[in-house]
Amino acid sequence: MPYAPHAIEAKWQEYWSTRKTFRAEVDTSKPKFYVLDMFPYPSSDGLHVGHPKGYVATDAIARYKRMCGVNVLHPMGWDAFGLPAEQHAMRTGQHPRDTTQRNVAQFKRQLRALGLSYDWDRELDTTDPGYVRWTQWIFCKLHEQGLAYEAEVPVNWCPELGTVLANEEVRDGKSDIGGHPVVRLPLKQWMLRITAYAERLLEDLDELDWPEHIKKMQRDWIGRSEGARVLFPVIDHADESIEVFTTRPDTLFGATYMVLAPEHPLVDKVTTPARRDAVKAYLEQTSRKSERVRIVEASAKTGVFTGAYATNPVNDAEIPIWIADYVLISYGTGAIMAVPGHDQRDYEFAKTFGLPIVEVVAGGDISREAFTGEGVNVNSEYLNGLSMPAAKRRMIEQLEADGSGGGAVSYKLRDWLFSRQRYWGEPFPVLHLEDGTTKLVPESDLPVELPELADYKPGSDFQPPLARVASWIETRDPDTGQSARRDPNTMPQWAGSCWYYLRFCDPRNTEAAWSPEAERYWMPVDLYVGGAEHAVLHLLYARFWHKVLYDLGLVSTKEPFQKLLNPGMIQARSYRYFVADGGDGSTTNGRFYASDQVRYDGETPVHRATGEGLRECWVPPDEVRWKDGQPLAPDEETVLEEVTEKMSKSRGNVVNPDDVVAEYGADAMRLYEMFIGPLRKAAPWSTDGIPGVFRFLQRAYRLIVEEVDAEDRARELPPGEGTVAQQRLLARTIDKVTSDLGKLDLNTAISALMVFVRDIEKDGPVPQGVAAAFARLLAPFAPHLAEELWERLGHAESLAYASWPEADPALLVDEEIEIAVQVQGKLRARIHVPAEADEALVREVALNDANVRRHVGDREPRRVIYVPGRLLNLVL
RNA sequence: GCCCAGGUGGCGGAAUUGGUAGACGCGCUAGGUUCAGGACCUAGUUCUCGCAAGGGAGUGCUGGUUCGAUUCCAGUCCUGGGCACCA
Repeated sequence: MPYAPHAIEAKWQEYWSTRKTFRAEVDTSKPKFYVLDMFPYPSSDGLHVGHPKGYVATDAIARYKRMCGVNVLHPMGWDAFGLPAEQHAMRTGQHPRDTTQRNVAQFKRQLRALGLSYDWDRELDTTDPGYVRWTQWIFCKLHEQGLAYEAEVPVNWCPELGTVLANEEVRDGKSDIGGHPVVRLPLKQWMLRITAYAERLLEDLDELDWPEHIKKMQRDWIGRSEGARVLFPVIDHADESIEVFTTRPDTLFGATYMVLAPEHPLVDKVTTPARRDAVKAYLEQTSRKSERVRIVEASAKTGVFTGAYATNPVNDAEIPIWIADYVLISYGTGAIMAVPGHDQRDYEFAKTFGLPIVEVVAGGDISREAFTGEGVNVNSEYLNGLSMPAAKRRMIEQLEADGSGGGAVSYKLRDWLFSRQRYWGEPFPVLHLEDGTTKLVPESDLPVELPELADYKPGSDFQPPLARVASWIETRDPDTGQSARRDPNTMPQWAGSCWYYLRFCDPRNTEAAWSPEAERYWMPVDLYVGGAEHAVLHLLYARFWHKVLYDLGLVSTKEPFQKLLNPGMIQARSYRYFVADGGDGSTTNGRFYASDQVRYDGETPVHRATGEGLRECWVPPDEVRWKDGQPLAPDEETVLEEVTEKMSKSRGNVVNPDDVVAEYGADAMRLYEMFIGPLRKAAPWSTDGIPGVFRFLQRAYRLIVEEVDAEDRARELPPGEGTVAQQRLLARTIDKVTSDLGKLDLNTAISALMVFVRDIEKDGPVPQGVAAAFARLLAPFAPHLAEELWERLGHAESLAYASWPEADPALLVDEEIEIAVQVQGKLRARIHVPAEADEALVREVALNDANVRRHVGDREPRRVIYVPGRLLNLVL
């Protein structure tokens, strides 16, 4: 009976599960390896083939490391708080817990079907009260350290989602999830003081083995810049100064006006009575503008004069104080000194409002534009003649001497907005007391659990649903008995994922979040694999929490994730055409348009010729009609545009791993995911490639098993190690697979295994020793078949801990080698010489080659380049 | 606009301390096997000229360095991703 993956896979999954083959225990006598996947949010859609790419890769590494005698921690769990379950609850009234549990069961079934070697005894779920307890406990630690505080801050409110969002969750004025509009408004919220760790979050990136572009994204997000802070006294307000941050203290003599952000606290104080109405009008106008509009209108500068003046501390010049929305309250001090000669934004503003522009750095033409490059200072008294770095240093010294400022560092990173107006998240373990103070819930009372709810809809006036549950909100302080209110907000989804990797070290501990012994043994995570979309969200937040825990002596490493790898997305092809948009999903004229007739006006497609609004339509890949190699739209005329992008329901191109497993088995699915291309690179899924890896598995099976009947049986393989050629092929395969595993080049490792299977029987059947080594090499990639072959070869125990084969170095050296012979840099022959041949011999053999002789003729080579063992180039 | 990554056959990809471009797989072609096959086996498959031996071109494009460039350098185009008034 031919290779039948389903029976084999079911058998070994059952075996691993009942024997707990992959259970991990602390064993200080062995080296450890902690290999972790970013745990998934269990959505109701289940897995698609994109998810397992990283999981299959880490599984191969985990299996390989175990066979190398390393103690491997390889856990999986669920990041199970989250918005979709709550939205589902709003629609159906179903408790998010029930939805979540159903989804988890689905995900787990799908993962198990792939034969991933997780230690399922360590499975965790962030919504489990036994987990929430410790998430809240860590929040308490943060609070005790003064790193959690409540503040009235301008927040990103998303009306559609009914909650606020962190800065990192907003892109282009829209929510990261769903793309809903976001508005700015002031609200009292929980904040985490991540800015206190900005410097260390930046510095410690250096020691991490992470992709450079991810480190760069974090560096850019933290956005450190060096400069100076300068105090500008406000005229007629003896006790007030405007503090600004600047990266260009060398241009201070060119500061001709100041600008406050509209939200700046001094706005009200300094505005003169005559200007009050104008200022008020401007503030109203800007507060109505959404962040998005402000970005779109970035080039058009608006502002209003306050009527007040400040003194430039370096030359006592009186300069006007303006208000403008191009200055952001959330960066630096919310106020700037404007140097229109040397800053493009200030230049545009000065031009718009007719403010003076002074050149203080020579080298540009400030009648045309701001000069932001380096040059020598002019019109700057004691800075004249200095270059930029020297002028900066000199200015900072002067400011310090005068007491009007000094060197300073500023960061773009802002404090982390940590509360959400949702139900399905961790409640804050705090009590708001009658007297207006806030205290933490005692550790012994944790976790604070969510109450049951009849209705999950968000409240009005930015109130979370929990605010409506009086029986839960209203409570008493257990210490003083005074009445107290619980906090109606919950933590963002990031909270649970900030420390799950620590809980995995000791997941069933009821006395502590983790034991120091387990943490010291398993941490740090040696290999962390997951999507690049978390570059500045999860990965920054988790590093922050980890550093706080480190400072408290609760963890032993400065950083949580030593090596990071981002698997490229698995994409899908989809096919697009356009129809006239009649709104409400209808078309107005029934015509089809191909992509070359369409241009984009912002995000809306319009017809090139008529400017008519169009709508995108998609044909699922398996419904496309092909004619003469061209994909056609349903009108059988319009040529479809092929687009490669991530899988999505709306495109109808999502592939479910269940279907692949059902048809070809888990091993073929795993193999294909790895064989499709380099792990780090995105690649389009194509069902056509799977039969190729399936055939490879069939051949591997037949190598060792005779397909005689329903049972089949192992071939009677000759004993021993086989011919020299077979031994060499095996040695080369071991060498290649081993080194590729080390580099995570799993696609080329599989290729080496394919070559082995193709060639090993060329001069006789596989000998037993060679077959046994092959089964072990196959194990990280196709573990079910590998176990089956191992068993058929007569082994009673699983090969999960069998020793990894080693290549005999002597067999890796060939007796005869091929040398490329070039004449004038062009390849003219390939010659074979003994491996130990010297240059003279190679040259002699080369010159005897007929084709080489033809090209050399009777000329004497002017120069001969010999690369030992590889190439000989004759230059005439 | 700025920053980062990447452009190699019909397709996914392999090969970079500069040294035989196209491993492996898909697809395709031919042959074998089979009652038959969308199964299996063998051979071939970058393009192009040639009966062949062999020649020419070729790693987005244009130049440069070199005996030799997919690899290094300069410029340029395209694709994907990130950031976007951060003073």
